[in-house]
Amino acid sequence: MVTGENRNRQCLQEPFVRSLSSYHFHGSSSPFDRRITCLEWHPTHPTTLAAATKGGDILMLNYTNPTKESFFQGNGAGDSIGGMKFCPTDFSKVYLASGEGTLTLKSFEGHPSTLLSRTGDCDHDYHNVCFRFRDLGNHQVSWVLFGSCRSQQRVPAGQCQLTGQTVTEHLEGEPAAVRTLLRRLKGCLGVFQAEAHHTGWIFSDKLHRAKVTHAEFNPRYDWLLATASVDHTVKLWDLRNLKDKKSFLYELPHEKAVNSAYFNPSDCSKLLTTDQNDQIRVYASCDWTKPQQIIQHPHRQFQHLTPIKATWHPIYDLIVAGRYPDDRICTGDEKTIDIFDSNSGELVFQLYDPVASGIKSVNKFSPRGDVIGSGMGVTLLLWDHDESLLGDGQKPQEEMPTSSGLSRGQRRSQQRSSRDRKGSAADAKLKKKLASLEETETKTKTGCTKQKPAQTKRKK
DNA sequence: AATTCATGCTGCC
DNA sequence: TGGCAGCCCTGAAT
Repeated sequence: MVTGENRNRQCLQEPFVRSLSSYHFHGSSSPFDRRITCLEWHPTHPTTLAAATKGGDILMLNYTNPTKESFFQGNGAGDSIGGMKFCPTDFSKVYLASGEGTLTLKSFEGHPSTLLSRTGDCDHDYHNVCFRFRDLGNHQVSWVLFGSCRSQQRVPAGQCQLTGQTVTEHLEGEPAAVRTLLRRLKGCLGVFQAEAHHTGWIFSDKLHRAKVTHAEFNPRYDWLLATASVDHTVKLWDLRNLKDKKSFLYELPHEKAVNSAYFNPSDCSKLLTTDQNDQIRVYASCDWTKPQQIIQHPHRQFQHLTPIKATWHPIYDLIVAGRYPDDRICTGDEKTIDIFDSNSGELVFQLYDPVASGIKSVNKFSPRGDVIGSGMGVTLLLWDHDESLLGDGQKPQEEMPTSSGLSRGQRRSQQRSSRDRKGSAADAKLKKKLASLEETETKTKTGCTKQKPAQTKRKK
């Protein structure tokens, strides 16, 4: 099982983990008026990333080049972005799944957006939609969207009703693969719809007993689909044999609702799940029936926090997750970004900077694995070590204010007039933050406890 | 310093 | 199975 390639990776992982101690807060940007829900790194450009929010705002940012920044304002309440992916055939575009029940292809270069799918009329206000991409080869891509409709009544609450839809995009030519898939799916999924540029199916059956929070294809075996749900389970499905809600391959029961289930990018044989309380689990394909690792990690659910999802490092067997301190689990914690070794389950490093003191719900390593992008409330953060980003390595934190600052003023006033939110205080605050960063920067390194329960740290 | 707002999950009827 | 009260208890603006 341990291939040469694996061994190599493991040898390199150790120096990488050591290098984490030189990581620190690089900068922040907060042009948003609602919490960040999604963060995606550009597939090839190492300093470009996109972030999306609960209000449908989208930001594409190249933090080394402030002029290369695009911001798009969403529709506000309800336009929550549940999933975002760069278009695999054109990196200047992203796919967006919105709580309004739409799937759109959005261009960052001024081209008009394409509406690919809209969930049917169902007397519900919101759809919490998430989606995942699947590559069918031959220029064919397929998306699976899942959503829970929220009934109208009062704004909060509501029973969740799951809908699912597969959208296959006809990118080019006459797609034999699409027809095959169509034949496969048509028989087992309820309503069939066909439109000009896509084909969609609505599942007639619920796949879970409650909201589906996350769905993901295995990058290697594209028929393998993982779904996570608030019904306390993760389910693995074979898309080729999807008949009804009982036709899952495996059901992975959890103690609490589950926020996410990610396959590991290095060999796609493991599944990383994050529940809504204190467990991060690692499952391995050799035995899906029980977790290989249960890591205790406080990240409980709270209504006004973006759900915390642990994610993989692109190369090494490492996991990143934001900590939401919980005295019932461990006292004296800071709101750190934690990095675990997925094989041993050990906490190998914690990132923390008092300048960015909130809970970092969303954390993702860049494709090269040398930068971490974080979503802390409405603020986008970056963590790295000096050398990787800026030639002089002198005052890297100055880079971010410029990069986001240029258009932020205009943008904010736009937002304010349209929605009357997000006052200028944010700007001042950010400036204050960044000013104070200069003093605190040296403290950063020592501010991170390297050992497990971080007991030594005083609370507040 | 105190208040308001945004709006998810669970258990019970 | 659907509706709703009660609870989880942050972060930013006012």
